[in-house]
Amino acid sequence: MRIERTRDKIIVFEPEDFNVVQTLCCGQIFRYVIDGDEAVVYSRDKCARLVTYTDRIEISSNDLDYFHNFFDLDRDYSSIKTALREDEFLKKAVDFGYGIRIINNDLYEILVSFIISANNNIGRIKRSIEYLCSHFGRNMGEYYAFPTLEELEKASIEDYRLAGLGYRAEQMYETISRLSKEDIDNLHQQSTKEQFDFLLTLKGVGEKVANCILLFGLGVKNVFPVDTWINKVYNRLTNTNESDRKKITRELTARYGDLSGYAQQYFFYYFRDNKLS
DNA sequence: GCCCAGGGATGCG
DNA sequence: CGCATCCATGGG
Repeated sequence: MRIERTRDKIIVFEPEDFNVVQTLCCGQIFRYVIDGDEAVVYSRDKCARLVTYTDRIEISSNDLDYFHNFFDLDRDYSSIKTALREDEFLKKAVDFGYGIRIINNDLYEILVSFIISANNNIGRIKRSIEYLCSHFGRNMGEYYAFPTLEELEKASIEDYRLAGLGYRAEQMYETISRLSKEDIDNLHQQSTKEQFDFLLTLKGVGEKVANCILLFGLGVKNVFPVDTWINKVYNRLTNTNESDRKKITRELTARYGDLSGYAQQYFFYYFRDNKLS
């Protein structure tokens, strides 16, 4: 993989460690549109357009620096994949999702998005987030920005219900009204344990959602979010019928260590996409 | 009508 | 601590 930067584009040549569809469809982001070889991705008030050719991927955006970091382009995924392919459970999943990269998304946007994600499905999550953007976010012309904390503070419980949040509406309202800009900024400076403990104090955030926020919003990789799919994967691989997600989380985090977050994404994409149960 | 979705809050022992 | 139960909503 070789990266070139022009005035208005990032060009990724020989992208054996980057596949746009895989990266967008592995459940780590909910604001994107894929149309054949073209894709548009949104984060905060920014967007990027990605076009996949046979030998390269071209990324254009009004903020190339942001999306360079967003797509984790400075990290070497080939060594990560080599290490994870040694694991008998993971080999097929890594080969299947060879082009997955873990996105470095906006912490606050990830927090709101994953509160919505609890006991929900991806189609509904995307629709709810889209509703919040179009009703409370800034109009950017071609699209709507993700609403800022200040903008979301204007939303009522009823607004969240109209967005389709269901019983998460009250949780979201409480968390948004309690959260300050400083809380978000401070999180970046804290240790993983401090971050985790703070996140658990927020309504609508439990262990799984907190781990997703650490992984996708704070770049912490030694966490292993366990959802229903990972629960199924675990039972299939170990030939058990375990439902204690705390126990599954402990075991998988111990097994994959600092590569836990990557392993989790390969698992999730492979098993969910193949609808293996 | 039942089951499921990137689970969490609450109460009870 | 572990455990059971309830929770809105839409699609299969």
